[in-house]
Amino acid sequence: MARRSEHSQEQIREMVLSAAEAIVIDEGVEALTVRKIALEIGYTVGSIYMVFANMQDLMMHIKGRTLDQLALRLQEVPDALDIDQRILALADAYLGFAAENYNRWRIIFEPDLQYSNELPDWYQQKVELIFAPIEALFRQLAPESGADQARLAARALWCGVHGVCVLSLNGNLGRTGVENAESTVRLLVESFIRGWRR
Amino acid sequence: MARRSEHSQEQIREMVLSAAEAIVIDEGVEALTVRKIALEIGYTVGSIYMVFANMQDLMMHIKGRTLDQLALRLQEVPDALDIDQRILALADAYLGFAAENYNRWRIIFEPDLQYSNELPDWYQQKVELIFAPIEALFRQLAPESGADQARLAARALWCGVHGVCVLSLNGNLGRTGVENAESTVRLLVESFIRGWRR
DNA sequence: ACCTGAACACCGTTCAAGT
DNA sequence: ACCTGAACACCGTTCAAGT
Repeated sequence: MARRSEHSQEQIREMVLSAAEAIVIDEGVEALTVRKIALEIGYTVGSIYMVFANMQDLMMHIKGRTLDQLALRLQEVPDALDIDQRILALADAYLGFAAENYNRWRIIFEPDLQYSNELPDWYQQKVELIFAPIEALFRQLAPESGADQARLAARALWCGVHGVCVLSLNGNLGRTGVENAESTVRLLVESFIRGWRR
Repeated sequence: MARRSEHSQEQIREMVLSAAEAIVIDEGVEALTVRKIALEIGYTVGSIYMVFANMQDLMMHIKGRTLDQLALRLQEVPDALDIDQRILALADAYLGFAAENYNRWRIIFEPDLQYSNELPDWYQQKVELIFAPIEALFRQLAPESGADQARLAARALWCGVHGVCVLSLNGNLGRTGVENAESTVRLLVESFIRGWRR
């Protein structure tokens, strides 16, 4: 192979990352192997270890990109509605992203064996960005409750929405389909908000 | 090896299953291999394929057993309380089981590639048994709403509780710890019920 | 009929060797 | 310095051969 010096390390890193992403999207994590990535980008297996420490490290960066896209999607939710409707719209957007990007979305929540004790800082920050918009809305929803209560409520509801997505989409408790998931999300969000603000 | 005919097929099946279970509990699914099971029970790898079709099949039965134990745990929740309290107690029991049996609980919800289209009947039934008690309570909670509405509400809330468990326990969004998970579950359940019954 | 264990087609990771 | 590719220590699964 006469690939030597055709690309910078930075370029190779990007090639590896996007090739890996494509495989995950099309075939699922289970289909992702170093050898397949190497074949795809025209380098050999060894070269992948020049730009990523190992497969776990690579996975972490794939997840990071997915979080970025998810954050963007949540930011697209229009401003104009009242607060209740915005929370519901955010939940719908979350479900929509999960459904449309199922193969990359689901790996975000697989327990990470390598970094289980402490996730990298840059990754933690991306996670915060997902929770931020919903927390902000809860603060607006009941300013007199205080930021702590708002944070707790946002967290509880968002975990709940996530649960609906997981169980609706992975088909492990009898497949329900997305339409059904939407109405489940709606019921959870509306009831929770009504009950929370008393 | 002079193991020939020392055990019935049924016995070997049971030996494989419980050896596999022990490995999953102690070391996690990632550590489960045919070779390790074989070593543990004193047979060779080939013999595992006499009693299970493959690893996925074996996994399915490990999951089935976990669902059985979870169902038992939920049945232990005392009767005497009022309905709100019983729903909360069920949610707490669910969280408690998940926390105490994390390694076997988490694999229940991993997408199953082999059976993704249609889960085996015996497995579906076990899943129904998990949802049954909570649905029954929701029917009692608002008999005038009808069985469909109760089913939907039970499903929405239970998915939500599940979401709190997943995100609290797998540490993928900044580890929170179980005490915190308990108060999150409480907030979700109480707010939802209050909001649902108006 | 029951069970073995070598063989097959894979993995992720490393590192001496080539340019 | 960059990159190769063979080697290592693993996988799950199969199946001819032994008892």
